[in-house]
Amino acid sequence: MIDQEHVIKKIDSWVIILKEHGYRITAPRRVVLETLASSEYAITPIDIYDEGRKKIENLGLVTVYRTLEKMEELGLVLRVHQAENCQAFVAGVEGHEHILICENCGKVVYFKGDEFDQLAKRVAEQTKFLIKDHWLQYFGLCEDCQNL
Amino acid sequence: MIDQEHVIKKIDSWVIILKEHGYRITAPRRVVLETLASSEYAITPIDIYDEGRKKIENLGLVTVYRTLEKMEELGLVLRVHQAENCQAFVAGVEGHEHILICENCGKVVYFKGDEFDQLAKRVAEQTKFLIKDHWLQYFGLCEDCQNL
DNA sequence: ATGATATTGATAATCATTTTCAATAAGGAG
DNA sequence: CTCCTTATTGAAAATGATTATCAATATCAT
Repeated sequence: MIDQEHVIKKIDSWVIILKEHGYRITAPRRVVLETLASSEYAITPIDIYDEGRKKIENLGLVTVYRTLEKMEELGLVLRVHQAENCQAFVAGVEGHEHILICENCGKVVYFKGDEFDQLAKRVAEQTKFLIKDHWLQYFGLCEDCQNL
Repeated sequence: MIDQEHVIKKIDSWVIILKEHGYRITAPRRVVLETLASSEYAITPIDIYDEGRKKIENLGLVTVYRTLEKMEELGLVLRVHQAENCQAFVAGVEGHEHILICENCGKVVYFKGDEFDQLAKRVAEQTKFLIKDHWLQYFGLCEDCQNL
């Protein structure tokens, strides 16, 4: 679990951004935010739904999807791509960072990798592409999962 | 379209590898190989199915999935991940692990990026993860799609 | 040519995601 | 605080992609 103060701060910042974009803050929506903010693992819509139902028993899965959709649009969450599973999300981190994900437990860690600009430049020159975005993900085993 | 000789070479090499692993080369399977080998764009199972039906009218979609599954397993095709779509495939290229994809037309180009080893090392040290794999994709517009 | 068996495609089942829609609730205006 | 517009909700149904089942067929080693 992540430290409580950090979670609250993250939720508050999300609420502000959502309101700024004209979205209303409802109880179900808040539950989705809470679930996402307090997980350091990549979680799927169903995970959020199951977790959220502990707080709001008739929470709709549709609401989870809709909230995720808006959050992704605003860059508040990041979609995590894995070989078999591309519908898991983690809370986004400010600035464009890259992620490292544990293949076993799904734990996600962020890191910076500024040395990409020069690579992008080289690739753009060679291919004549206009490069607009990039994704970098490392896969491995976190400290805990190495010792199983 | 890719030059014909190259396509044939690619198919032949795939056939050899599939046979080496005990898989039989059937007409439907060959159609899947042909479709994949002659596309320089990332294509989905349905794309392959539609294209393949021009050659074998009762080709089953299931066969496409099963063939792709085996090919992915053997590293002959690469799954291309995009924001909305993670089920497109391209023919894999030996040694070139990174791809650049056109957001507009889906054209895929490969490139090398050996400078990753040192980054991986640094990230592994900082996070205590055992890094097993990495995945890098650039997104942009290919030369043709820039001029539309 | 033969036979063991991998592969096939039609069909049905499953699973994730999206749409529809009437009921509800958020939050700005007064 | 109350009202009212309108975004949001959840149930249910629709859709779309992927997987499982199974009898018929085709591959390829012998």
